[in-house]
Amino acid sequence: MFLHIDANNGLAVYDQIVRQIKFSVADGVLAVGELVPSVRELARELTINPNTVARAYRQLQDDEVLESMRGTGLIVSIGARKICLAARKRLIRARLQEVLLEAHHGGLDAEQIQTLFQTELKSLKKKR
Amino acid sequence: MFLHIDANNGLAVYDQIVRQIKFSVADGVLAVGELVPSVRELARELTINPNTVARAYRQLQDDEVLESMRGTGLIVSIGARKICLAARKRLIRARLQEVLLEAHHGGLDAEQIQTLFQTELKSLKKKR
DNA sequence: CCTACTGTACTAGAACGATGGTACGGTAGA
DNA sequence: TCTACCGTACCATCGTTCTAGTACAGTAGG
Repeated sequence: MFLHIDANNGLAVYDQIVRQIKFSVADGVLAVGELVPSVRELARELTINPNTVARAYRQLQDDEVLESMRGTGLIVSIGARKICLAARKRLIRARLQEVLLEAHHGGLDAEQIQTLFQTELKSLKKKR
Repeated sequence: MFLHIDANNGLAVYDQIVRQIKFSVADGVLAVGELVPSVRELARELTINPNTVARAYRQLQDDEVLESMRGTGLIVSIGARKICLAARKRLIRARLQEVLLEAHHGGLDAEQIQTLFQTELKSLKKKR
C-alpha cells in the first residue's frame, strides 16, 4: 500500500491519511476516476479502525478530492488533481515554515539551519 | 516573555513549553541557577491554565532541566545546559527529518525540496 | 507573626481522536 | 434472487490534553 501511518508524530491518524491521499493524487499514483481502497480494506491494511478511515474519506469528500459512487466505493474526482497539487505545496510549505521558525527560535542562525538541512537531505537521498 | 505558544500546530501546549524552555537554556537566555517564571505568572502571561504550566515544569524536572527550591520556585539545574544543547539538536533534527520524509513521500525530489527550503529560509531572514 | 508568594496535589469536566460494534440501503456479480 | 461487498450512520467507551477550582506545606520579607 502507498500509505505510511506513524502513530506518534503529532498528527492525527485520519489527518495523515487525508494528506497522503492528496499527495498520491498530486503525484499521479492515484489517477482521476480510480477507486480508492474501501474503508474496511484500508483499515485492515493499516491495522486501524474502519471508522478512522471513514473519517478521513469524509474529509476528502468535503475537500472535493473524492466522490461517492453509491454502493460501489469512492473515486478520485475530476478536479482532484489540481486541488491536490495546490494542497501539497501548501501543506509542505506550512510544515517547513513551522520547523524553520522553531529552529530559529531555538537559537540557530540561518547557516546552522542550512548545514543541518543539507545533512538530513543527504541522508534522505542515501536511503533511496 | 521568551515563549510563543501556538494553539493549533499539532503539539500539545505543555510540550511546546518544555521544548522552548530547553531551547532557551541551550541558547543561554535562561542561565544555570536562574529562577524560571512561577507557574501562576507564566500561565498569566501565556493566558493558559496554571496546571498546564505545572505539567510542563514537572516534565522538565523529570528531564533534570529544572529543580525545585521548595517554597521559592524552580531553578535551572546545574547540568541543564549540556542536556538542553543535546536536546535541541535532537529535537530540531527529528522535526526536519519528519518534514523531509513527508515532502519526499509527497512526490517532491531533492531539488524541489531544496528550492522550497531556500525560499522559506529567505523569507525567514527578512522577518528579522 | 502575618502576608504573599512558591510548588504540588487532587477532583471534575469539556473536547477531541481513536476504537469497537452494530445496522441499514445501494450495487455488482454469480 | 442471493451473496458479498460498498459507504454511511449511529452508539458507547477509552485515553489524552486542557481547563477550572480548591487545598496545603514551605519560604521570604515586612
